[in-house]
Amino acid sequence: MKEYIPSELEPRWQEFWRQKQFYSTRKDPNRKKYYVLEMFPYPSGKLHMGHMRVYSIGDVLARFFRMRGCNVLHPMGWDAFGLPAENAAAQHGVDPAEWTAANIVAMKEQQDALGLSYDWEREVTTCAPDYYCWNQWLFLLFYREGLAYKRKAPVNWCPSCRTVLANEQVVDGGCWRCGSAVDSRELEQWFLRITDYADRLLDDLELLEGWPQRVKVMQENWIGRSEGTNIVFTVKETGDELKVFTTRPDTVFGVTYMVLAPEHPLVNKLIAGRPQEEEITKFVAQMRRESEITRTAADAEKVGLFTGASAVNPVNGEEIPILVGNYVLMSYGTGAIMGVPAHDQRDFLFARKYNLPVRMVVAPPDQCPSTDELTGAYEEPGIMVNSGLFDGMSSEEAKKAITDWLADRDRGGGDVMYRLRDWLISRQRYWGTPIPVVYCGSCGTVPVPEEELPVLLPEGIELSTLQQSPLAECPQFVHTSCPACGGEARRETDTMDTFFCSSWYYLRYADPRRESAPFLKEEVDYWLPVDQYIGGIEHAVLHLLYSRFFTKFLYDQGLVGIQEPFQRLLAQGMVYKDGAKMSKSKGNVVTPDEIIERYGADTGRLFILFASPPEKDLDWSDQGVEGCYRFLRRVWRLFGQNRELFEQSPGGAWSGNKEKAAVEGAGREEKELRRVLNATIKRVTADIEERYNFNTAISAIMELVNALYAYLGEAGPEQRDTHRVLLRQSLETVLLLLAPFAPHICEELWHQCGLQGSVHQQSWPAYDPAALEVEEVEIVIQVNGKVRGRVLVPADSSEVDLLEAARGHERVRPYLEGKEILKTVTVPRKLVNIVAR
RNA sequence: GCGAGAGUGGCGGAACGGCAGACGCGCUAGGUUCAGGACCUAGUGCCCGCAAGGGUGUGGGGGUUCAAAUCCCUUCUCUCGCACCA
Repeated sequence: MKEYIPSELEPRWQEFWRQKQFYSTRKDPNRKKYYVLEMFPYPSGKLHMGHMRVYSIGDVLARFFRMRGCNVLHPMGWDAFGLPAENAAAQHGVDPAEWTAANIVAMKEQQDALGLSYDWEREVTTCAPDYYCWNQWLFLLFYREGLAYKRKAPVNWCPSCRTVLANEQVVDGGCWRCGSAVDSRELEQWFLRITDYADRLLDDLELLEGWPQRVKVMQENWIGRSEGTNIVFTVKETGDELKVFTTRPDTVFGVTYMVLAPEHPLVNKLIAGRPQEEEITKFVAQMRRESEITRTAADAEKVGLFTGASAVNPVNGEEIPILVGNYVLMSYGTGAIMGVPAHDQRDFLFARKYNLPVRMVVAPPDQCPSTDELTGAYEEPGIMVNSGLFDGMSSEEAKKAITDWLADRDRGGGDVMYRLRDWLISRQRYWGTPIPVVYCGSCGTVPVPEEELPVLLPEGIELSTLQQSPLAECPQFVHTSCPACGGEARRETDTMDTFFCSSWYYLRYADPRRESAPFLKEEVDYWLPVDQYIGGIEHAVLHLLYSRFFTKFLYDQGLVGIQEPFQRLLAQGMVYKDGAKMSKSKGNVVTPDEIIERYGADTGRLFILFASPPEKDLDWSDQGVEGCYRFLRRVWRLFGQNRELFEQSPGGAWSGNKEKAAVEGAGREEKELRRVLNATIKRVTADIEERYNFNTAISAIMELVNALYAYLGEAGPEQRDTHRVLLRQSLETVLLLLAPFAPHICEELWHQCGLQGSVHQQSWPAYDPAALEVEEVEIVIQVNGKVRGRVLVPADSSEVDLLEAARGHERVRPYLEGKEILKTVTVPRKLVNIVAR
């Protein structure tokens, strides 16, 4: 018997699959398609366990659905623009393009060593001009539709990456990539108007039944829709309008002050020439220096300064003081709030601190405490008081009534606010897609005409000494002629956020080599949506939100027929070791390379899938890996020890149901083996297809192997020969069921057994329901809910028979003696419960 | 504070409201082997017991039910997301 040497056989089969082009995919309208996709990686050059996990999950599904007869699209590509390439260039003087290309080669080798069944003919690389050309084309489409615009605004700036970041890319006040504290800069930048799609992005979350709830909640939170009312106050001294947004218009009679954000445009005008001017100017300048993050930290002290100016409340004409406060954000709502201390806890505390009046205007339904008894704000609904003609209304009714009243007098009206901001896509970096825009002295901002695309990234840029956007220091790139008038012009020197690239790559896979368009609609309409998308939770509101936005936009443009790109989403858990995330500093890193070298890809894949359900975190265990290696060797020996089963009938390969194991002459052991075999097929199929519980699928295969060992250990040579067909069918089924998980060893054994074709091109086995039937079942006998005995009975026993067997059971009888039987419950084929007292 | 998810042996994890702990790891004993970290067999939640057996057990407390890890209420702990969002 040959030894199991993964390092010898795995590369051999990888080469075999490649040469036979098993995994290249063609459109075929007659077959059911299945599109399984793992988030494409940044080509860092090094595959880590997180990669290995996500690819292993995807590959099981791809291989399984192929065997199920689906036309499977399973592509891979590279999210190849981004900072690491540029940093490598700055530090080591290498060309970002070459650096990236070398990493892709290295990483692809590692992926291939895992035996992943990708259609490499559809490989997509975002830094290639034939890809980013379509980024530019799509940008121009956004621009044409008014959804891409340039605006000067305070933006997040990462000093370490020397570029701006979108709101989504700031995590806990730091850069999502490098963690450096982000600060604020006022810059003119390109934005995509994702806020136009806020409602649809929110509402359509309901359509995403195959998405984890937590991802949907995160997107919902991020979009942060809130319905309320705009109310226009008037500045008494200047006559300026001062608009606020509130979700509690019913409390407008309780407003006792107003607070403006330090950046509010009216601040300077209000304080001009007043005694407070100097103090407030200083305060505003200080606030501008502090990031929004530190200013709005939960433990930050609320500070307010009186401007000396006052506002007139539109509902009752009252004059109230206007303050400037650190806790009011210019980026949300109107940058101004009304203070209602009686009905908002934060306002209540603020009013106490600054001795501002508190006036109750919504009374609790059953009592009427006076304002000075209040120890906190009353935030619940109630009955309107001190509110003029709205007195006596319920506060809920009053919300609408007051909003209508304001709208009738042109002093406000209903409005909706979102936390979601427009997506800032400019980046002051080199290694990205150039934004295809030209600035002309006489024509202004001019989009580069489609036929001039792509605007190529210039090569040979000196990246080590950059102070600003590297392209800006590249005269041959900057100087151009205006596409409109032909005069002198300069190019936009910012590049696009790499999330732009990844927002539509899954569409490009459907038609990756198209030169006349990003893709043909008919190709996309066949393959999309992605049936199963797999990736990390960290993209819950980045990539996944942007991609949904792109899809909806492209749908509106008639370019795709789908409104949601990803039918089902699996957010796979992280890989830990010794209770901590794998990291160099902790010294607990295990790489796919070393696992492949020592145990083979099959063992690594099997372990990673067996150790935990895919959506849960996984704790790496070297001993667990050993266990999986042991199991594969056990499978190997099972075939080595039973080679004669396959040798005795040349050419008689059992496949599917062609040759059914004979039932006649089968004894108890054979029937049991046949039952286990069919039950395993049923179990594994459901576990992969319906539940995505690969760990229990694998354990079921282990049980089948155990059952085969047990049977073969008992049976003599004659018995084996008599039941050769059943045994062969069982062994072949092990290979078929295991093939998606451990593709190499199964292929090797398939061929060693002289079976036809490739194991990966067989049909998935079907189970025979009749084989699951058993003649006898063991039923549990309970007395008062406690198990007191078990008994074997014919499977079709009636309730009366069951009860009789239960009562007569020698272990059970003592528990019934001298007692009255109050009730009996029988569950056919399962149990009898006797309630006695 | 709001929202989502999760608490089961020494460990990873299984269990349509119906035998808790499948499968694997680890451990114990025995076998096999020149030897082993290979392989085979048996055992392995906890407590009492030589055993048969009994008791107990799914974070805590309550409830529904003949029957609860599973359903309901309550509470604690952990993880994640959001958070002066007006």
